[in-house]
Amino acid sequence: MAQKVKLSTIADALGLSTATVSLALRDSPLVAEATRERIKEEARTSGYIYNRRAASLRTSKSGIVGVCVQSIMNPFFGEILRSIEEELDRQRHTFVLCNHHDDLAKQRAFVDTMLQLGADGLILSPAVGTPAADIRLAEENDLPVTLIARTIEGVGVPGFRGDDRLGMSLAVDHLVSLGHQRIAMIGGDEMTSTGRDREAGYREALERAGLTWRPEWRIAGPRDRHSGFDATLRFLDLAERPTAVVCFSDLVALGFMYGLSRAGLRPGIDIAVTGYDDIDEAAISMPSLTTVANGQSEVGRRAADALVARLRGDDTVDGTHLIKPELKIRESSGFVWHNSRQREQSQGLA
Amino acid sequence: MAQKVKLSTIADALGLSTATVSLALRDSPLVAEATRERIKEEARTSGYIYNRRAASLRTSKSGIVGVCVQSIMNPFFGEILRSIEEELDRQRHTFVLCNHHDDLAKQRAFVDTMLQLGADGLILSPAVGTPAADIRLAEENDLPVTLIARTIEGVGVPGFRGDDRLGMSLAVDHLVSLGHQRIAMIGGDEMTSTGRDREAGYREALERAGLTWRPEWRIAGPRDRHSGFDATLRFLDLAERPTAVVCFSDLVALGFMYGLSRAGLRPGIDIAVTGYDDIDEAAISMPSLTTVANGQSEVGRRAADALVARLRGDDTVDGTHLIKPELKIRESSGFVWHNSRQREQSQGLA
DNA sequence: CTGAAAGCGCTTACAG
DNA sequence: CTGAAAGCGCTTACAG
Repeated sequence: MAQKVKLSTIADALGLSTATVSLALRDSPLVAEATRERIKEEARTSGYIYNRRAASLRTSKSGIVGVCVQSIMNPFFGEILRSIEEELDRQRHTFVLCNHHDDLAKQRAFVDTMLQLGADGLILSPAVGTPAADIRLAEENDLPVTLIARTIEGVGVPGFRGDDRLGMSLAVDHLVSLGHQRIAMIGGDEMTSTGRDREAGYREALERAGLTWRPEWRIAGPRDRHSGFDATLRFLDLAERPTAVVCFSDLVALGFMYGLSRAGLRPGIDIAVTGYDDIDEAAISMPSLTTVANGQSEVGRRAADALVARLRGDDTVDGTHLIKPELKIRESSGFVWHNSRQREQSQGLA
Repeated sequence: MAQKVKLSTIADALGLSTATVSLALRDSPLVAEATRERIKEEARTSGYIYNRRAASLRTSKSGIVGVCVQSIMNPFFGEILRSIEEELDRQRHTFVLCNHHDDLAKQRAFVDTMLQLGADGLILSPAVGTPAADIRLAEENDLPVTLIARTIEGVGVPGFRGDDRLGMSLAVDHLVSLGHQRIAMIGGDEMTSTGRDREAGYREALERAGLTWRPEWRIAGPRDRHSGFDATLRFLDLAERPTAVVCFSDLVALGFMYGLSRAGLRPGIDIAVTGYDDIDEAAISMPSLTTVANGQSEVGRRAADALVARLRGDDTVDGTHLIKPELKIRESSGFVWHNSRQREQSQGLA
């Protein structure tokens, strides 16, 4: 590549102006069909590369949408991201990903970068402790924000997440209906809306069932597979050991089930376990995981839609939208073992 | 935010020129200490946002590094990405992530976007079927490329990956040493260097051990947990069923072990299984997974280092670098069960 | 249907 | 130590 090819290179080669070339490359009907073809052909053969920075400087649109979540390695976010990506791809937006790992400084650095690059919008699952002011700063600098999975009080931006309180109560109700009276909850904490709402659902469902809630049965913290595994020891040390456990997420539940198995206990038989999210793995794990489908793909799709609508100037979508959760009953809660022992045994030989 | 604050806004407010303001904000020693402080203070209070597009248009440096891998949801890549991110953060580069899902068109769209944004460099784990010409196109347009995990023949760019051939042979040798004679391989295919090299290691190790290699024992394809699970049926249908299986990756192995358990077979006891990558989960799964540590964090770190070195004009790092793999012996290969039955039984009660 | 000209917000020689 | 001026590569009224 001897010399950089730019609009004027093409214009000069064809004896046209840069204005015409610019219009032609963007398929403007103002340019005659034949001219347009000549221009496109020349662009192709000369190896022209569109300079988005220059265009963006001029138009103050960048075609970039930033997406920032706690961890892209978490399949829960992975599934949301996949549907956001599908949606944005269709709209010809470039989507720039980032993990914040619940580090506020990291999240701020990313938001700042998006502002500096003139991103068109931001989809954010806010880090623990994100103040409303951070969101407002972005909004005030023409960076419209849409929240996912976690929401923040006092900001008027669209937000999409599962109905965590309802979802967790579905899991507890299910365990209660199977006869469990001592039900623990493992994982999550009060630092995020997700943690708060799921714990609220847990406590409310227990109260509704007339069961007592005991602080020592609330093992807060774990958020991934490994910490779910590590929580097993604390669980096994409990004086009056619960017979069932609702976990903050599928990852926590899967880790916890590994821990139980390692301790010689059979999840789904000795201890009933439920997860949350219904990630792909839940259907094939051993035992398969009873969980709450959290509508990841709907969250992603609708968040992307809402953002795209705002980019078009349509500000009608607003406030927090709760996606309806759905209980998925599988083996880990014991339902299958208790209620269809024959079926399960024949499956074992499949 | 009534009006956008730019350099000239600050310059006007303080009665200075934009040149001075520009230099001051970038800590140039050319600007007097006191002036610099006044300028920074004004920038802070006025809510100035640096316009990277404008700067980048002028300097043709963007501070952006693109990173594109098959799937960010795969923990193998997740671990590589984490170490790349650490390294690039330190160098004050913005890192833009992308999945290509082995879709060549998607990868090309991303590379194109990076070219258009004037990215400084690209770290790529190339999609299946990526021609050398694609890499060359980027390089010729001043976008230096570093390859990770998978490499491509005939391009002179730095590449970092595990020694897949050696690693897989370590796994096979281990199974052979435990007395296995019928060893299958599940997952991966000849479309990537990883798949080819791991299969070569598998076949070579079998041959070295004087064992026959049978095409029907090579179940190619699976690359993730779910397809590993699905491969179980094909495996169980094999006429002379192998007693051991080396899997293309930990995810495949973990899915396959789920499948075995569901079919009533005990991985590590009835069938020996090994994985590849030594992802975090391998140490806590049930059974824990014998696998080959593939040096993800070293791959990520060295790839980022190599790219940063090239950005500084240092072109000494070149060619493919193989990271030395290491066998991690755990329960799934049966070693533990066979050799320390007592220890394992006491663990069961821990 | 096509062109000349201004301007997006920076940085960089160059001058003083 | 600070300023005036040019220019990065586009797009957008405006004119013809």
